[in-house]
Amino acid sequence: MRSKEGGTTTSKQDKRVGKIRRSEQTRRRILDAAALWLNKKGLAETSLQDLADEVGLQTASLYYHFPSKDALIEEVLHKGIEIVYEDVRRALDALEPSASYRERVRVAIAAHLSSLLEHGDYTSANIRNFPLVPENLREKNLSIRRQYGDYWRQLLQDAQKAGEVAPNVDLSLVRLFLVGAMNWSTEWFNPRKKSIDAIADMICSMIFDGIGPKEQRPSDGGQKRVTRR
Amino acid sequence: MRSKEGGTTTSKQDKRVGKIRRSEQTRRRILDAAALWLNKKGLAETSLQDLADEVGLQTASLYYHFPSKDALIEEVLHKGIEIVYEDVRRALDALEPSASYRERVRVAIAAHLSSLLEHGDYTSANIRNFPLVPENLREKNLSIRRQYGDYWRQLLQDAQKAGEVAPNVDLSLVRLFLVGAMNWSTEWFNPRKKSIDAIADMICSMIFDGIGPKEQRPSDGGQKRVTRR
DNA sequence: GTCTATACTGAGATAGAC
DNA sequence: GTCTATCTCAGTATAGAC
Repeated sequence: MRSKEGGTTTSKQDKRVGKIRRSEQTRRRILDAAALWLNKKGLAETSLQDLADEVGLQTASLYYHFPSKDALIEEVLHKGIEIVYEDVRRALDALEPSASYRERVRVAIAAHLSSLLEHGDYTSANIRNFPLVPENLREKNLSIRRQYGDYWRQLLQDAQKAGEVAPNVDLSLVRLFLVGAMNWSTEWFNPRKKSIDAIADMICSMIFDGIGPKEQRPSDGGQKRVTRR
Repeated sequence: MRSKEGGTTTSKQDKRVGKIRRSEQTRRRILDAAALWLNKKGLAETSLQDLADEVGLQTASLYYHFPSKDALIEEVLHKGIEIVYEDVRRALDALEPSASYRERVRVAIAAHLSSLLEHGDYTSANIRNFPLVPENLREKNLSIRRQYGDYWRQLLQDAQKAGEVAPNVDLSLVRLFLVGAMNWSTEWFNPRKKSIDAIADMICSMIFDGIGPKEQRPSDGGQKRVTRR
């Protein structure tokens, strides 16, 4: 589910909880529209006019809720990472403490993919636009991005310490490779072909076991199986 | 509107080979500038003014060489895929016919990464901009992209047929995953940290052998490979 | 809070001189 | 081939009425 009204906006002195401030709702609808357009068309092709149309306002009205287009975009981008981060963390927190690291990684992959591909447009808006977004819009995002990266780094380190990842493996590369591959999935994902869970399963197997033949290879094609999970 | 100036520019009746047509050269410099800017700033932040400045012309002069901005961009994008495709194909063609498929994949990975990260801006301009580029600019690129995708598909299929990839592996996912991860490398690659060859080696190991603990894995049975573990 | 009206800017593009 | 000059339009943003 989404991050609900809470997150960073509940503050203040809710003077009318019953009717819920319409202002907040409109603000939210503008953000949603922006996430939608950023995801579908990209920053270059997203004008305030587009957003206003989507929400049913005039462009000038947007300025009541946001001081500038940049501020609006920045907020969408921030929510994007915030949401994946939270989704992944929550998924891992929900696991049994006894869960293997392999299982943890699998769940993390599934959660990241799900956040990116199924749960609204914020995350994918961020992932897709960030690489080419102007400097000034990127800055505020860097800190939380680093945190999320660290979270994965830690997960993989723990897995290696626990002996579930070979000791000589370069975790840094694994992380960049894995996260990169997942982030690129917005370009090819098709829910009618394969479910996210199925994809996460397969990616996890690929990463841990590799795609090479699972057999001993006495240089002549012997056939002793090395069973491993 | 467009009508390509000829496959790769040699067409027509070279009236002066000695001095080499300056027009062609200028045209090329404009394309180079566009690739550079697309790669660094993205389509949204690349104006004809920027390109003209880069080349040392007035914006109006660009229209002598290209009928429109779109046409110019389309050509850069096209060259982008054309170049990777050719780089990868050439690298594989240069291999001994006896080369293992694992080696072929390794070489293909290295070639793709090299084309993307080292060899000029065209390829990375394409990869980075394509996802969010407007529909009309994308169309002309789809066909060659599909061809390139098929090339990888074929490579992996052959590898599987030859028994170097486990029979139950979903090649489609492997391809999307692998190519996606490589394409995302523009976001993190740092030549001072790791060479492309080293990265290609590690990715290849990761993909074929996995990162899980190796109980007793003979890995490459008789391959001529640099020991790297 | 949202509207209408409008200022201001920068972009792509064309015409015609040289 | 490249220039100067100019057109047109879309985009962000502001002012002030309601």
